[in-house]
Amino acid sequence: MTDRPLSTKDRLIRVAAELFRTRGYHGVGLSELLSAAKAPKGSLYHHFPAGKSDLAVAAADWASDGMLRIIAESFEPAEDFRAGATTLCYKLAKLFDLSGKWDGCPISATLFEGPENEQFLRHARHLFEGWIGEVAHHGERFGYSGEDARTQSEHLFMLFQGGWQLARARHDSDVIRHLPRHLALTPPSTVDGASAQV
Amino acid sequence: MTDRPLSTKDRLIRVAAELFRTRGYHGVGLSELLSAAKAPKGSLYHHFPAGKSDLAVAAADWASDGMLRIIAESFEPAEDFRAGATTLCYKLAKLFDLSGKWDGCPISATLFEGPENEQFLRHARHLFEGWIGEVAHHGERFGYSGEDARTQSEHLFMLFQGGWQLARARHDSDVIRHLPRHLALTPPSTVDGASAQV
DNA sequence: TTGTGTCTGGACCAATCGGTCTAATTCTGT
DNA sequence: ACAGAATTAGACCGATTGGTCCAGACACAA
Repeated sequence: MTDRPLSTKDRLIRVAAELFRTRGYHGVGLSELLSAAKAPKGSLYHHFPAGKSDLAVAAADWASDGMLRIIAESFEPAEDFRAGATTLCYKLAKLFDLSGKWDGCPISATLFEGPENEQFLRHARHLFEGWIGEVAHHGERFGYSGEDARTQSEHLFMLFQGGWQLARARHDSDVIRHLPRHLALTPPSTVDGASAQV
Repeated sequence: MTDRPLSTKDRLIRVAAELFRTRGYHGVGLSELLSAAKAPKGSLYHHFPAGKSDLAVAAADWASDGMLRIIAESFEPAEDFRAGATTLCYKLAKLFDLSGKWDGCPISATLFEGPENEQFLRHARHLFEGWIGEVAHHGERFGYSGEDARTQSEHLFMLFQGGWQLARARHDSDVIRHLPRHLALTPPSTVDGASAQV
């Protein structure tokens, strides 16, 4: 919320994250990016020696960190896994609305079309696994076995990615909000249960 | 399979579909596209007066038709909805493997970043709803109520879109193959049942 | 054969692309 | 105040972008 004194580097990252998210890596030119960030070309190549691709990775990392934060904020105070997932979906739906019901997944849009993309793809995978791992961690915290937690987490991930695209095509975030309906309701089938600690 | 005598227009559409699918609308230049299709620039603008964007729409339509065909081929001979969905996922996983475990959804990649994209987005939505409608149709055929069929179909759509992205990041089509595990197993809860006709 | 419309081939265009480079400026610590 | 580093400013570059345009190669009908 306090946005005033933001370093040029941070401004570049934020602007890049937003632009790439809406129009994709190749869809954004440096000139547009720089003018949106009110930064000259020299700054870009000072902070990101490899230029556009460096910046894209940084932007994706920043976006990914934001997502991890939202996941944590959703699951930590939750009563059970389903409640956490529901909160998460609501938060993300709201975010989608705020962005103008227009954006795609920042990771896919930014990294799935990198120059000759093997590195980009690897990095995208790394970030995705981070999200899945974070959700799975909370799944275990709520009593799911490691394997079950991972299954649930991957399911939620795919639902969300798919829902995001459908929401984008429809200009309607309700799909995202209703995602938890599709989650299997099986409660943790553990024998020992010590999970309620907030 | 019989690819020899293919009109310039069709060659353009097929090549465009493939290139856009792997690198996105903005990631493919006309020069590359034309040389891959062995067509001169004049032909492009003869068959697609609006140029790149016209071609993109045609390519997306062609890809969408292919998907509709695969959906039909998967569900028509199936014994029930789940079997159809399973077949569909296997077919698509195989297709993904054949493409080099690299491609994204042809619709998203081609139409989600159109020039100033409202029209493109609307068209993408139209095609997506076509897929969902086709699957839902088979759901009803297998005894689900209209509403349930639609829910199931949307669920499958989102799973597939999300799974596709995960598979792409992982270079591994198993995610797609295992998608049906996440489908709710509730059998059609209809009272009247006349559905076994192949 | 000639005429007519469809299609192809590619030269050409302004605009933009991502990237390099250097001079000026601003920010440090002393 | 000063030196030295960090950062900014933007002119400049060759390559490529999507698009226009027209001459010629075709097809097929009369």
